[in-house]
Amino acid sequence: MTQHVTDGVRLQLDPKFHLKDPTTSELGLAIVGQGILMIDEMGYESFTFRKLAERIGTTEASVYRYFKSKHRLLLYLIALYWTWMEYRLMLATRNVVDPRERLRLALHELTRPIERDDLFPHVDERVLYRVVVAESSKVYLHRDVTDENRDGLFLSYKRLCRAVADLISVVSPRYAYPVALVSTVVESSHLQRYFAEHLPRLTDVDRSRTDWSTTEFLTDMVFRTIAPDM
Amino acid sequence: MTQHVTDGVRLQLDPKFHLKDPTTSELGLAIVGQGILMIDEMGYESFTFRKLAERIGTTEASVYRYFKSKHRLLLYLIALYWTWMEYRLMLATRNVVDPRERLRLALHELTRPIERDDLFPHVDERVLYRVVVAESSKVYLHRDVTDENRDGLFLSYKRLCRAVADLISVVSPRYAYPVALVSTVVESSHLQRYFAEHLPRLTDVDRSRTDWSTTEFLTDMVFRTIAPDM
DNA sequence: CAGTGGCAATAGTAATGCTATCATTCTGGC
DNA sequence: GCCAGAATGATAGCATTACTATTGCCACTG
Repeated sequence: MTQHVTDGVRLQLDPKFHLKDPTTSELGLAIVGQGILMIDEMGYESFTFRKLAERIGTTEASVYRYFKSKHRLLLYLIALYWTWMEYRLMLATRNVVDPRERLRLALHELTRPIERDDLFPHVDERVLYRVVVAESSKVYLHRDVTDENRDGLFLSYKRLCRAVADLISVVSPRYAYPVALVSTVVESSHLQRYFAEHLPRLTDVDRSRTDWSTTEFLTDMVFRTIAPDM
Repeated sequence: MTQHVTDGVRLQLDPKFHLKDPTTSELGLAIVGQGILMIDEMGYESFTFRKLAERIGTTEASVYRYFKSKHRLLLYLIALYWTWMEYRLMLATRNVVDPRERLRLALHELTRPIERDDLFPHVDERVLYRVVVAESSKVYLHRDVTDENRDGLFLSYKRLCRAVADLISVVSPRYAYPVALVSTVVESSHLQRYFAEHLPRLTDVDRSRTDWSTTEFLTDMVFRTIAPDM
């Protein structure tokens, strides 16, 4: 039987993302861990399985045994992030009963600058976050969205948006666009950070790693938007 | 001297986008016009200059005489859209003095469903809009953003956001994030339409071509967000 | 010790993005 | 109506890409 290589909390993704579960071997962990680093360094387009195999001292064919395509690896990484974020949201809001406060904490978690976290021993979450910011929209702005959606590859993202949208609906039951507002916030939090870094004239937030203005901008936007009619 | 092939209002883009101005020849117009159609049909990744050349009855080498890469062609198309949108915004808000009404009209123009417009005789604006919705983020989520930004290839987008942000600042001078709010609205308007079509559980807006809920959602969001403190 | 799973090694495919060269056709100015 | 130069076509080629197929070794396990 295959065995997990490390201990501790582990996020297991649906087998649809991979051909062979990368958490069950050193090679698999290296593919994921180094894959994140390389996509961050060179960008998704320039990243290839050939380069990855070379870097981790294996062969292209072996990488293809874990992920059937480069695009599936990216899907896996993004789903890993969403699943991790769902977990963080749950932690952040557990034991809080006031609906507004629950929503505030959720938005805080969703839009805050990411720090190192040791949930995945072989992954630096800050790097994963940079990959999500720069590459996540490429997983759905893609000709195969429909098929991949049917296969359930976006479920974690949809669950997450739904969960936060439900918090909004508790606070403001008559607000008509809770899901659209949440997906707008999520995508905007990524985009504003990307703009701050690369196209600063498209934002007012600044680019320091510890910047909270994105969080402030979006939290304020949500609470004002869902407020009952003036 | 080269001459324009058609008459009427014409949006001329900065020569940095192309090697040879595609508006100065039938071939150039075909490259742009059919390029838009093919990117819409098959998606940017599957689109190639080889296929385009075949479709318009020319050769790959001739296409490369107009655009030095497929990526530059996409940049050209997106800039064409932004420039066209700037023009539409100007038309929509001229002769209106009330700042709130100017802002409302601008947001309306920016987020409304696109109809056929005969500004470009060889381009169906609805198709160009679909290309913008599905592909525009690929022009900046790209390893060469920094260089391309330095070359001024995003100027029309930045000018547009700045112009609308200035309208916000007139209405609400103390609001701290006008530019971020505008870029959020612009990107969200594209994304919500894309989600409505492909990932409907990530939005509440519907996908009919004549749907106004995106406009309503975003206009409402902006006016509530910039309202003076309650 | 036989068999299984995991991996490396090698080779190959069709397609991609892009360049180079040279011949042909078209155009405008005299 | 001719000629220079521009625009285009035709063809070839390049390195790289994403991905597949096959084979055989080695370690562990039953």
